[in-house]
Amino acid sequence: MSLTEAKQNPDTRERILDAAEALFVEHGFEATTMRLITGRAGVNLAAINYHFGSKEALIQDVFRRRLTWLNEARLSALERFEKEARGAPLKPHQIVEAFFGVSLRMAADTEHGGHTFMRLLGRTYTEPSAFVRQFLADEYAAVVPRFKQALFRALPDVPPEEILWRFHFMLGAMSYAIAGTDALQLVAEHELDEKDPEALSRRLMPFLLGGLRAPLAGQAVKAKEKTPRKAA
Amino acid sequence: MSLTEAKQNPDTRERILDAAEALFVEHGFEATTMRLITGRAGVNLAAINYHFGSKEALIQDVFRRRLTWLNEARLSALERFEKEARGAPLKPHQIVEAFFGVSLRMAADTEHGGHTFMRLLGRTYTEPSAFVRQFLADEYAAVVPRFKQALFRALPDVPPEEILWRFHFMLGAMSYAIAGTDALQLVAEHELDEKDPEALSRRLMPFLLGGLRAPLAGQAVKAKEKTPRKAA
DNA sequence: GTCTATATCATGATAGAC
DNA sequence: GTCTATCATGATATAGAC
Repeated sequence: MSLTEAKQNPDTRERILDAAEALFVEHGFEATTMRLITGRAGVNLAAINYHFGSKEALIQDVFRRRLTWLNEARLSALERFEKEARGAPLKPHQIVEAFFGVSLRMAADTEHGGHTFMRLLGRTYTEPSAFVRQFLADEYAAVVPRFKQALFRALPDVPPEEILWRFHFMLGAMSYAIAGTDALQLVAEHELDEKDPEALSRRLMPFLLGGLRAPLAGQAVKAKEKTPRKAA
Repeated sequence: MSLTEAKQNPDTRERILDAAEALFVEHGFEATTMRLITGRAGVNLAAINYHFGSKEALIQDVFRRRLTWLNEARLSALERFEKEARGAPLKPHQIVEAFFGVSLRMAADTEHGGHTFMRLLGRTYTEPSAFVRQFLADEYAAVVPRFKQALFRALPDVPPEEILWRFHFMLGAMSYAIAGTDALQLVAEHELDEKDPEALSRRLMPFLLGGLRAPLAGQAVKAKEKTPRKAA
């Protein structure tokens, strides 16, 4: 420890971020008080205002810490597929993989907090607080248009508006899937095998693809004789 | 007006319920103060405690007012299909219609508050507050097992555990679909034609069915040698 | 950088006049 | 049943000693 920097406890910031992240998932933003956060982090009450300025700024930093990376990973996954495709439209399963697969992999990381964060993120999509919503919109501004374009090209027969809705539906399904234990107990009284995070991906991805490529409302017949959609 | 009941303003209760419902959707439970509620309802601050006893009791009454009816409607729709089927397993689309179709029809009712309530309900599935979660679990206790059984019978080739997950995914997709304007703005910068509520049903139901009946993970092309699969 | 102590404010709830 | 006035509590945020 040098004399100039009196950083006695260099990870105070991180401890606060970790504690806040976990508590926000558990109790929501409003119900999570600064006393709760600093208590769990084992730091002083005043530390939040010193390190972040305000509770609101802390919330934003909790997101920024991981969301920036996540969206970059989503984009680079998409770009990797696009490079492979050499200008041809991507397959739907590739786009879904780039966006949701990357998310699920982050959610599978229980060691470094990725799981907790993804639960928080899913919960926050429906968070009505104005400044959080605005913040999310900014963070997604670079990512969403790219995926929209890719989906439009991949599914030229589906009206763009329909694709946007289905993208939205997929977001909802994933968020609930990750929120997991909380909401799932409504439908399953006993614990499901949430232990294996890889399993969630194997369960969710087929569901998403099935929904994304489902026949449109008007054109579905009794799809018995019809050949089932080929799964890529 | 009789002399015995001094109900000067018989709809004060309802006015409070309406205001609370709308504000809970907009700001969440914690952030919605009793002053906000009584202010919007145009009643006195003390009225909530007089009529409901506490804020917590008010929250429960907001749900009870509509959720009881909703779940009865879901059940009777299911029973109508089961009567028609005469002991044969239902079609998946019938089960989805009974549960989600009924919900969407309620969400389509913008006149009498059904829309607002369904948004609140969707938002609340991920609500972490303990007493709300317990309350929801109780309200769903009579409904969920019936739908689970119907799905198990309708999809004998799909492992029950998988069906529960897909039920869960469907709940998530629907909740987001109804939450609508809030979360959707992430993916669609402009307003979609949310005006027509019937349109949502035409969009969501195919998606749900497509996901519910999607081929299982190992089953499609990437054949794991592990499980013998039957033709789709 | 960290702590104690505190300022300031908003909350849920209640007592009591009308 | 409705209102005003108020209590006790707990919130965010800050000042100032160390």
